[in-house]
Amino acid sequence: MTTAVSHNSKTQLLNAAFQVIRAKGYAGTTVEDICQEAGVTKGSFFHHFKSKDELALSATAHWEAMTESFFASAPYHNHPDPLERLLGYVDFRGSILTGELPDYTCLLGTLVQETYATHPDIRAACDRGMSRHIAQLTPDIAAAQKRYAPKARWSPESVGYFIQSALQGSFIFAKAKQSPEVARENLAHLRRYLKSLFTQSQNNDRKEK
Amino acid sequence: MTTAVSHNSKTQLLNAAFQVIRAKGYAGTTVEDICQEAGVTKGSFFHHFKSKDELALSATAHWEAMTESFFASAPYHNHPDPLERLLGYVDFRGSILTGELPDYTCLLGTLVQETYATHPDIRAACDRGMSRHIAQLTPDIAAAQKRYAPKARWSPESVGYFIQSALQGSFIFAKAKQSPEVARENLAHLRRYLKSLFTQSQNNDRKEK
DNA sequence: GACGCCATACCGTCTAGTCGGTATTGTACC
DNA sequence: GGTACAATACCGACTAGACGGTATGGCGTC
Repeated sequence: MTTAVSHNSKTQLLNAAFQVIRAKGYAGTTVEDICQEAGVTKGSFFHHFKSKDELALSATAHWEAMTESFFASAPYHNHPDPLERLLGYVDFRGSILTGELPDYTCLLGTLVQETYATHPDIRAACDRGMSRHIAQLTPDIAAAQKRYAPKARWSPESVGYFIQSALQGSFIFAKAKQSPEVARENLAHLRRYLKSLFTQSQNNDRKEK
Repeated sequence: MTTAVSHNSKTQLLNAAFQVIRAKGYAGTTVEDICQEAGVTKGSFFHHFKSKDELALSATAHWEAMTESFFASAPYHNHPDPLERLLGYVDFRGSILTGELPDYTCLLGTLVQETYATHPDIRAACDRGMSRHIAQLTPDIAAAQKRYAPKARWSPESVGYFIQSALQGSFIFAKAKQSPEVARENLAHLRRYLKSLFTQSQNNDRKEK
């Protein structure tokens, strides 16, 4: 009796793709790299996916589903206050910076970086996945804005993009320095910024520039 | 009489590498891609560089030199006030978001993303280059801190890393969305954060979290 | 016995790097 | 200022290997 976990070599391949692509990039990853990591052969690979590019698309879809439920079940949603939920999200992002680099960096950010000009469909899939994650965040930002900074000029979406940009950039520096330390310090700055956005509202509705 | 510009095919190759690698990534770029962009042949390429990896190292060094002098001669240095110089830097970064994506994105960020685990020397070169750029920025941040937020807890270096992380992340979203618009909005958030860091100092020296 | 799943052997193409050779530029001497 | 010589720059065909993808066959389950 093969277990429900191991019998699905398609899932094994997708999970292997997560790890290897995040470590070596998309073009730098060979189909056999993924097969080896997954413990299957190329026959199995091309049985489940008709090309390497199709695997990438499946991987982004799988990633989207995984992360959506992962963050949906995170503890910070329990806070009654939307600002606390938002800050809880930031803290949660800090708390998961453990293990090796390929364990906590973002597949979509890695993928889009090197495929945006050559693989339009992969680029679009990454865009969709990242935007969806931000859309999960936006309601809390909007609620916090309504409650604490109703006159502010910035849009909740733009704050979501800023948070994600800081995270993606943090991953780049984590890779450069082989350590999540910079990422942690960046999250502290991010936290401070968010707090300032929602406290001194007179700082936010003055005309910019 | 060949001009001083065109006779140097090594420089042509380096500039071509900037463009092609930023568009297609390092592993996705072939030596012939670069040769074609530079208008030279592979014979010439391997006359100047003994391998593709060596080209990458030369390119990072050339990039570092180019950007250093580019930013050193930017107008914002003329402000007498360090905070104005810092905000001038942020605005300047916004003003150069023109042309196509490979024209304004960062070679080092692109490179390190896909080589950090497989090419230790390239990773180290990117780390050095990015840290050097931050080091150019740090004196102004430190001076502004001394003048406007002497009791603040954060380090000038960490602010420099935060700025660069926001920029690098902005490039990822610019690629995903094929537009620098998100980057521009992120710079507005960044500007607002920096202003808040240097104004209400009582917000900054309270103990965090 | 048909079908889903997977393994192995194999193929064609693409690519980094090589190599023998040619052009161009610089230099020293007359 | 012309000539001999040397060094550097450049060219393009070729090679060995890697890689994405295919063809075929086995094996368990219904």
